[in-house]
Amino acid sequence: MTEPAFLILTALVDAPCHGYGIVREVEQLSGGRVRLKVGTLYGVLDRLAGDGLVALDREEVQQGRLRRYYRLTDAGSRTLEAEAVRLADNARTAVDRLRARRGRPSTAGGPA
Amino acid sequence: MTEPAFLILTALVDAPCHGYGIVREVEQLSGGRVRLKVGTLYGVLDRLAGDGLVALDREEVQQGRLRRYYRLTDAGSRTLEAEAVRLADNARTAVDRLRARRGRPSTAGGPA
DNA sequence: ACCTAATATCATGCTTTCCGATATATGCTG
DNA sequence: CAGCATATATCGGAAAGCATGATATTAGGT
Repeated sequence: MTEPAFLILTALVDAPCHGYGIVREVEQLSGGRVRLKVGTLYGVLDRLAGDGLVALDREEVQQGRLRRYYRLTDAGSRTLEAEAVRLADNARTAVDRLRARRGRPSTAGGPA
Repeated sequence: MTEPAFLILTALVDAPCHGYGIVREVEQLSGGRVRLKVGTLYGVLDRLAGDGLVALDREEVQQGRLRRYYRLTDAGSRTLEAEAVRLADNARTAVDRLRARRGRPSTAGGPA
């Protein structure tokens, strides 16, 4: 799973949310690092819905603007959890190896 | 950064390695989950080399077969570390929210 | 009347990965 | 010797996913 998809699922864990709200939520929980373009958002959202990881929760009309709320499905919740484990595993593996490397950088400078 | 690229960098932390060896290393350190196709491998490797994250270490001819060894550059090492931090952050954020969600699944009292 | 903000949609292109086919040299088998 | 398997590297096309920019709508402000 790619990072935008992962963050969108994460954003929906707390509560159902509409598109624009998800963009803001993702920006927050990524520490301002990831600013989804709306075009990206709806494309990813459609794909996640097609995969059954999110579902349309409800639609509201607020001040004439349509708000379409999505929520995380149970499958989405399970998938997100599995992905989180995988990311954590990958990160830990890399960090462990990097730590062991200290004092032995690449070829030159280390033991020839 | 995508997962194949991340795992390839991780595989090169310990020691320089040639293409086929990287494929085996990635399979090991992903617990058999990720089996890179050689076509994928060399494409990613070229891109990483273009970005200065890996570099050609040396070439050996062993039993008539060319072996091209790549190593992690210092930039590659720093990039990998930053990526690992990012992955760990994302994973932790998701896990935290999922934990808080227990007992409050999606919208109405659970799957309709 | 015009411009901006909030919200959703659509079309196009780029990047990256996947997959299959090809090439080379050695060694094994018949 | 002919043919096949293995290890290794290369290339081309297809598919997936994201980025970007344009468009549409309604309300509110100037």
